Amino acid sequence: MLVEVDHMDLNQIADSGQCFRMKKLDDEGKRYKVYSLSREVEVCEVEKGIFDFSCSEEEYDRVWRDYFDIDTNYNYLDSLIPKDDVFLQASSNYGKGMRILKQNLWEASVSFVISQNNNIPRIKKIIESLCYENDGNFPYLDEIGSVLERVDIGLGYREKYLFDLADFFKEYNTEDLYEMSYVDQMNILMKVRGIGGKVANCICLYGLHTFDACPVDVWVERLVNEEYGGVTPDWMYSDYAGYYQQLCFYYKRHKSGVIK
DNA sequence: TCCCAGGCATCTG
DNA sequence: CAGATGCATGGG
Repeated sequence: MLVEVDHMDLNQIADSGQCFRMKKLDDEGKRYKVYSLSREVEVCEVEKGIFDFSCSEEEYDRVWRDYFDIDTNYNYLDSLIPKDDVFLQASSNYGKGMRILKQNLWEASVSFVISQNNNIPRIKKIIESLCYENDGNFPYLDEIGSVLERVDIGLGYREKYLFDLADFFKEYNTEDLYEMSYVDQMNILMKVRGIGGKVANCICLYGLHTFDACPVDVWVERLVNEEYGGVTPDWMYSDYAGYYQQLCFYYKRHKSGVIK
């Protein structure tokens, strides 16, 4: 299934800390295996801007087109960046293939509860064990409890939060969240023990695709201090704050040499 | 050995 | 209300 996609760099998406289950299949990073809940697909950039999805057209239209947010024009979002915002301009130039994936809400919620006070390589490792211990698939809501009770995958104090998260998903019709405003989504999510402001913002942005949600972690805090003199930049209040945050987060981390 | 990581809950003043 | 502290774990 060949698709022409503008503004999509698989390496950038995979290394941007928004998802933890993209597996690089070659040295160059043109081929990835991408997992979402119990689905998987291989994506290969066969030539610049042309991607081969290892699935039927029907499955592409129903699942992966949405997952990769193909119908959002990221060039347009880039064009809205103020010319005088030097750092965001540089970030957007550096991350010219960034996209915000529309991940499964349950998977994103579990992943970002695990992410708290943790580092990205170890988050990936924990999620990998979680899937490994569940016959290779990301555990569904009704499966996660038995996995956690059977084996210790190094979650530490976060483990109890996952039980609370599962209870929340069982008791609350989380589909309703999609219809709500950003503020209402945050208020509901943050009632769950183990979900604070940062994790709630990640769930909003990566699980609900709420673009005005802007996760602020130590890296974003750092770049506000070092690149904006400690003054919160205007883009954080914009309708696309989450996307701009992703560009800055990616650029700042790569520039500081944390990646490779 | 200490410090840090896509933080949060809880306690203290 | 803001600010400090403990928390599990593993890598540098």
